[in-house]
Amino acid sequence: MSEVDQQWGAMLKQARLAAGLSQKSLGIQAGIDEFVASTRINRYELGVHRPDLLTVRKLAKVLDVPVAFFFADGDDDIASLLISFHQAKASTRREVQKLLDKEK
Amino acid sequence: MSEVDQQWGAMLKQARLAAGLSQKSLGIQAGIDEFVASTRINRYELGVHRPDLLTVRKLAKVLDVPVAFFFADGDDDIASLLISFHQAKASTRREVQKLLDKEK
DNA sequence: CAACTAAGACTGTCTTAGCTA
DNA sequence: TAGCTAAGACAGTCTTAGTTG
Repeated sequence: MSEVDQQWGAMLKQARLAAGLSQKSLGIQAGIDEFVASTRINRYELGVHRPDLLTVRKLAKVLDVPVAFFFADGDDDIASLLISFHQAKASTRREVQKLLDKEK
Repeated sequence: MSEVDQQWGAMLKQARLAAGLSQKSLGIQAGIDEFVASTRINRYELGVHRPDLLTVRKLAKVLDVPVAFFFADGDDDIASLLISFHQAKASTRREVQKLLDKEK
């Protein structure tokens, strides 16, 4: 139960609450057996256990966030960047990419 | 050794080669014992084993990429977005954030 | 030197069976 | 209902000791 794991769990919790889901229903929608869904999501959010990447991908899909969002690693700018970019129109994405390419 | 793990390893390898490091030297610089550094980085890159998040953070620091980069999950746009944003000046970052906020 | 591998030791997660607000 | 927890079963990683290109 390291500090990094707790940070990861906080990101999961943040996305879950934003989606208005319970720990149990999130787990079930991610394909976890209904009898263990609550326990597993709970352990993830508190940083006690760590899900494999396939589970992370399923959680991201249910919560409609990019997988990378969970790994912003304490950087709020990167977290919001990933959410905004994920929700942005294709035209806006291209503008963002152009802006960042110009610097190089 | 799932597909997602292989994808993760490919991102690590990409960043390592971009930095011009060997598997061994990357591991050592990330604080891994010199006698096991090569083995562990090798297992990570091929998707056989998965490092804990503290190790991931150290690897990201050595390779000068955001942790989230490793978790682009097959999305090239997100991968390059994270690298470019990481290297961008503060003023450019603010422009990007403004662009993405406008849409909301 | 650089990349890679098997296998036992070791460390983690998952399921079961609960409790608490 | 929702959030949470302990502990044995189970599945993973790490170290050792190498081989291969």
